Amino acid sequence: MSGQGPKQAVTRKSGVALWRQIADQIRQAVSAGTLGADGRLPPEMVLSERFGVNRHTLRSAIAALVQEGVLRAEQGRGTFVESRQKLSYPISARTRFSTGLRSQTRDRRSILLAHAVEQASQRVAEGLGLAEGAPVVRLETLSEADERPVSRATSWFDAERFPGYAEAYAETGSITLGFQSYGIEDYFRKSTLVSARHADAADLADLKLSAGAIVLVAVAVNVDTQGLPIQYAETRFVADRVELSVSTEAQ
Amino acid sequence: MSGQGPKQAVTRKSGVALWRQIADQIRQAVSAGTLGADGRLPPEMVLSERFGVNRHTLRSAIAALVQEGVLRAEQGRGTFVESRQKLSYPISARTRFSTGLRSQTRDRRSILLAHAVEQASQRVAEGLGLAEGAPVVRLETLSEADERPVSRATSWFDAERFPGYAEAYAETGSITLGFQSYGIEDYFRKSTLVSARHADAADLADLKLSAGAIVLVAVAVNVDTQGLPIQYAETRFVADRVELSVSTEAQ
DNA sequence: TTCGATTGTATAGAACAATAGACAAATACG
DNA sequence: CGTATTTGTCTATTGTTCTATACAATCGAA
Repeated sequence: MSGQGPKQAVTRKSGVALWRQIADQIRQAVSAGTLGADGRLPPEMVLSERFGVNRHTLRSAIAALVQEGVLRAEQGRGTFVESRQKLSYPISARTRFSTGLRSQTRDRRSILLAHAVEQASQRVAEGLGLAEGAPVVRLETLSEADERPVSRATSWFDAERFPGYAEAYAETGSITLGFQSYGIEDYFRKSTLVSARHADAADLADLKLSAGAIVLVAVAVNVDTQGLPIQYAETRFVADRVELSVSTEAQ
Repeated sequence: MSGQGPKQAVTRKSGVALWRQIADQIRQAVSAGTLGADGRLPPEMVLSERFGVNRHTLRSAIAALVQEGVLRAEQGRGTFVESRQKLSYPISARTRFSTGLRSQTRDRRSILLAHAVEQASQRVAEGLGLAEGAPVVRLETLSEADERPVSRATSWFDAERFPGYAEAYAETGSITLGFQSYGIEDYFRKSTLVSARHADAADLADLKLSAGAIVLVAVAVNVDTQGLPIQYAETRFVADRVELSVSTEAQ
């Protein structure tokens, strides 16, 4: 609501500092194009009056967004929009990370942060259709687009069926290609549970976010052509940079 | 991660008060069942040590959750889990609000907050396949489950095809039944865009949330059996109480 | 009843957030 | 060049959050 004059609402003594509430609102408005549509933000004095706070408080908000890479401030000139676009990540039966984003971004890559073989927790076992405590391969991966972290995923695979999957992934740099080295040419997304929460400390560090940031959490099960679960994954997307697109047309 | 001993992470001088960060973590852990699985929370002293904060800070977090109705504190006895469940809202081609939640909650209802006829914005026109500025009916609705607000939706309908849809909805109290009075016996969810953001001032009031709360935003297009768009809707779900379940099995 | 465990209340000081006013530094433009 | 506009830095003051310590009130069980 409102692109120009009306005062924006901020709540005092709510446990969230004013500068953070304002930063969240500006980030959202910039992303939606209702602020800085011409690439330039109104002067600090104008914005501070619009939010009904002191100029210094507003400057704290801008400083946070500059830190995040959303804005860029230039002394004597003004404050400018550095990056606006939201990536749209499709969720369908043929969901694959790389293909979905290929057209929207220039540079994109996945990084394997860590991997281990462990015993399946109840949750993971249920997702993969294994017994609780069965050996599973766990992968911790980070995905970036245009040099900026976009998502952080934890995936589990049946260690009996995919021993050394981590190596296959490290070599190929792709989940899809990793499966191919086990003879799986095709697979499907069976289900996805989507929720949202504040990023926890680990997410903040890996995704280079500041506290209070939001992550979209997608818990997914991929199955092979027989319908057998082959991957259970929990992906945390940076909510400010990503939206999930669910297509439910006849398939 | 961790149900017992390990220290939980809180970030200082992040713009989000410690008590609020802790409240968010406890709410999440309770919802996931990793805390208070037996219906009872560990004593304040134990929790305050686990989070590395003063007992009073932890008490502020608990007070907020008591206020929200998540916890219940009894002097001399302890602190208990009042409500745990997260509602799972299915998204598929046959998504309907009421049917999806019927099995999970006792009492559920939708309230028509406001309605108006207006000119379609570019976004709405595109969603409904109309010309920008064409007349559309806008509905503002609130959905509750077990006496607690769950979602807040804004829907648009073609005013030429569905004149007075607001009245039809008010009488029947249901989107599906409202369509039936226009001879539409069946319809489908075509697409859904899911994102997340902090609740804005209006959401906070309608959904009875406290500042800093998160909403899951689903932007959806429903189509009739011919594939013509009949409803464009933006729904804000309370992220703490809802998760979206996307099924992508062969349909 | 007595005791231990637990939540509730009070008070004071330290750390942080927000306001206020003044001025410096860089830029754009006549 | 000189001026207006804009962001950057500094200092001081006030209010909110967090810490620290102490003690009261309630409950359950020995």
